Amino acid sequence: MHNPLYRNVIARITEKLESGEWRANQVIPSEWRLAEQFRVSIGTIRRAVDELVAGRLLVRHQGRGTFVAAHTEDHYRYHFFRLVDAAGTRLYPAVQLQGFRRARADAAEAARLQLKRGAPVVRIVNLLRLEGAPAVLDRITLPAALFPGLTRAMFERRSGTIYHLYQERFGVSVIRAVERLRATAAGRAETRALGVSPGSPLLEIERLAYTYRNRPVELRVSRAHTARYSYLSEIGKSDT
Amino acid sequence: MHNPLYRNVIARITEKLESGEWRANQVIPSEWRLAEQFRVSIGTIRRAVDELVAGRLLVRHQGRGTFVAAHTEDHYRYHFFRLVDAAGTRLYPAVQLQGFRRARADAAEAARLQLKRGAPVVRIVNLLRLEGAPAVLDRITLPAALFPGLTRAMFERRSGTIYHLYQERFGVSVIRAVERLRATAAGRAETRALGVSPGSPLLEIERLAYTYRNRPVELRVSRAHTARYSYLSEIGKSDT
DNA sequence: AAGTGGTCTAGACCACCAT
DNA sequence: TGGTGGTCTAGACCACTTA
Repeated sequence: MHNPLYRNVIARITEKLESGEWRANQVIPSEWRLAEQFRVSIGTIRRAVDELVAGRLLVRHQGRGTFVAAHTEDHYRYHFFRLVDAAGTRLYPAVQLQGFRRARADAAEAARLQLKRGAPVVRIVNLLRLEGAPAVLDRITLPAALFPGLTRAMFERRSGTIYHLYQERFGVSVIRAVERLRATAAGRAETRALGVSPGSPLLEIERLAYTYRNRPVELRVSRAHTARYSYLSEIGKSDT
Repeated sequence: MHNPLYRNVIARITEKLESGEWRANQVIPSEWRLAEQFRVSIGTIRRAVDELVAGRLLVRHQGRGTFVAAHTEDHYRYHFFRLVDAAGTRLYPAVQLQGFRRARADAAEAARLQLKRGAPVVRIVNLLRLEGAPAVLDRITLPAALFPGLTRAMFERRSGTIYHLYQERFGVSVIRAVERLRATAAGRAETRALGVSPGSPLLEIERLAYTYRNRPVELRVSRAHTARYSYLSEIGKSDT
């Protein structure tokens, strides 16, 4: 009723993205064509696309067209990784697979991933190096249903980010994440993997990553050694 | 040269905010009047105001007008405080002043606040309670030049947030902040103030708060006990 | 040169708020 | 009832890319 037209357009475009009719890195129809197709004015199309661009679902390139955002793009690489060095420059980690197991969701995983307890999941452990040195230990839990045929080799022979892998091989586009941070003490696993002394303080980052329609697709608990690096959080800027 | 008109409008509106010609909580002229005054179309005014609203400098109220954002507003209370409980609900702290001293900027303070080393500053220590229990120890450094006549009593008899105090008494509007998070071990001060055992892990949040034109106005180092609370960070959402 | 997104305008109508 | 912001339209012109 009081739904503005541009919301409707946003919903219809989102459907095309979700269904895979428009795929990552592809051009979508020009604004002129969209206006014709959706029977609205170009201004309304622009309003809708503006919001989708702000939400990082689409990317505009003047003179070329509007594209479906992909995890191959540079700005996306750093979008979900927030550790910086003392000077504040963003870093990107080298990932090393340490564990890959199929299991059944425990209570915490089930609650966060909106699964039934005991639902099949995949648990992955990654060691992240920054500037060569071990810095972060990641424990990832994925709903197996969303990643059929996922194998250890896919992680080992991966090129690009992990989210790029999700997108390319399984059509799962991570578009949003919520992270909760707290301080913890290093346990046995972290002591060994990160080379820190037992009980030394680590930054714990619990991330829930979402795809379209607020569907959770990944739970990730990272423990980071923050002697030389810190987690950057900006408040009140439109974006990066 | 290639500067779009609406950028110009943004700059001119920002000047009015910065100079104090338009004050917090006041209505600004209607879009119609602004268009007339700035000699541009209403569409261009809307484009400019859209961005300023997105950046939280202005607030629109349909039927009433457009207002200068103030730290009295509810959404602003939580904008700069990101600790949540286990259920994810945002909390607001009770602040208790523990220290107030005038001093000279050390090297780190000077660098971050863009002051000369030895410039006069005010150092404030606050204890923050969440749900009655001590949870965070804040160490704040302010450039004395920006806060003339600041007294201990102003902090003690404060109503509203600290940023509201800056805005009301000194015309300093905090509009943006950059935070760096790491894990540290509790020192003597934290052990006493927060009631934790020495060496236990704490979340350290180093915040630099900015006003217009990217001028830093506050350095704050918080140490938080995150057994029951965590720091919430959202990636890829327009805003709260 | 043709096609795309980016800016700017002018005007109509609606929803909401104060009075 | 009059004024405000919110939505939608139609069209002009500019800037950039590709061929």
